[in-house]
Amino acid sequence: MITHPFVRLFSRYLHEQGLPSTQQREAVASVVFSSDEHLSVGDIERRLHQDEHRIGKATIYRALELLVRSKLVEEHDFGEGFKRYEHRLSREPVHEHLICLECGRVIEFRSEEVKRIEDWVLDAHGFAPARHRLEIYGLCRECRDAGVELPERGLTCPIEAV
Amino acid sequence: MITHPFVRLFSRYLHEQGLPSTQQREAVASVVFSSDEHLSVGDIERRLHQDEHRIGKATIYRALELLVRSKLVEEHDFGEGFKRYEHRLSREPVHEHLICLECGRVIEFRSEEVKRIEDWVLDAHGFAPARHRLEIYGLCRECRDAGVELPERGLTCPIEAV
DNA sequence: GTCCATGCAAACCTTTTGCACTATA
DNA sequence: TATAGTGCAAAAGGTTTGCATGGAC
Repeated sequence: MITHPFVRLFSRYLHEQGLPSTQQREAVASVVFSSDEHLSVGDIERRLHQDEHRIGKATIYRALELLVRSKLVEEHDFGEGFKRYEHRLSREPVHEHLICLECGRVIEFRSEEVKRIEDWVLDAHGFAPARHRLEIYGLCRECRDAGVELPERGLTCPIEAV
Repeated sequence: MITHPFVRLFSRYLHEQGLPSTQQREAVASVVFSSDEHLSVGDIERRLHQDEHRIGKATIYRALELLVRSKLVEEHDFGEGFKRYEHRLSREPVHEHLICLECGRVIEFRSEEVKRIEDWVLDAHGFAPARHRLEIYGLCRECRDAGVELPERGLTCPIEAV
């Protein structure tokens, strides 16, 4: 396995914090930096084992905690019951997610509107935004083209009319 | 305990689906409809027991699943490791959340910008939005006034400058 | 009377923690 | 060599499931 060049950024962060940069931490970082997907811990573990790294799950979790703290990696929860991780290098640092309810595909997009909302929120509520999460769930073009439709099982009488 | 009037909406939904409306289901619904907070399953269980309802956790989970399916209740995950539930009656049907990282307070707000983003997403990506989640995490006015500041522990060299 | 729901406990899954051992600096 | 990390297994915490019993219609 080839160590990803960005791993040295992480090593630098660790040294700044007075923490040792270990083989395991670098291996986890390399896997995350080498993918543009949103990886689960299971995904990461699988890739490490493929590359002949014998590494404990606990160590992966501990390395991810440091990666997130360094701000080189972002943690996501798309409501699947587990977390996903994506690195923040060579891509838009701030972006939002479209998540297809049919195929699970994740599409990233950027929007200045959110910045505008954050400004408004500070103004109107005195609330100082630190970070946000905008996820839109729906059907991607491919699934729509394939004729997929979303089931609708709510109360037949719309709430608004009550 | 007084059963909340909106519970009959839920009963109606259950009958529409050919499902029985039981005491337990109505009790869970009543608790959720009687609060404007974002309740955890623990919160709900506690309130039921206060009101002399002996009801199993599994039943609460199963009732909540039906409430969510009926669209009378919305499920949220604010990244605490468990879900929260809020009803959708007598409040803005679509609203976003501000979550204070210090005190956990949740503030609701409405924004038309999100609708605009959804329109754009369909246009630009062919992605048909079904629902969304916009959460802004930061510091509420009260915590800011109390002098709270958020710790910043990322890499000192900004990524953008690498 | 037929289904379906309930309650309890066990199972499940992801994530966290304790501890003896090992590697880093 | 001192300090901190690793691996394993056990624990934790929220949520789901199996099954015998009980309630709704």
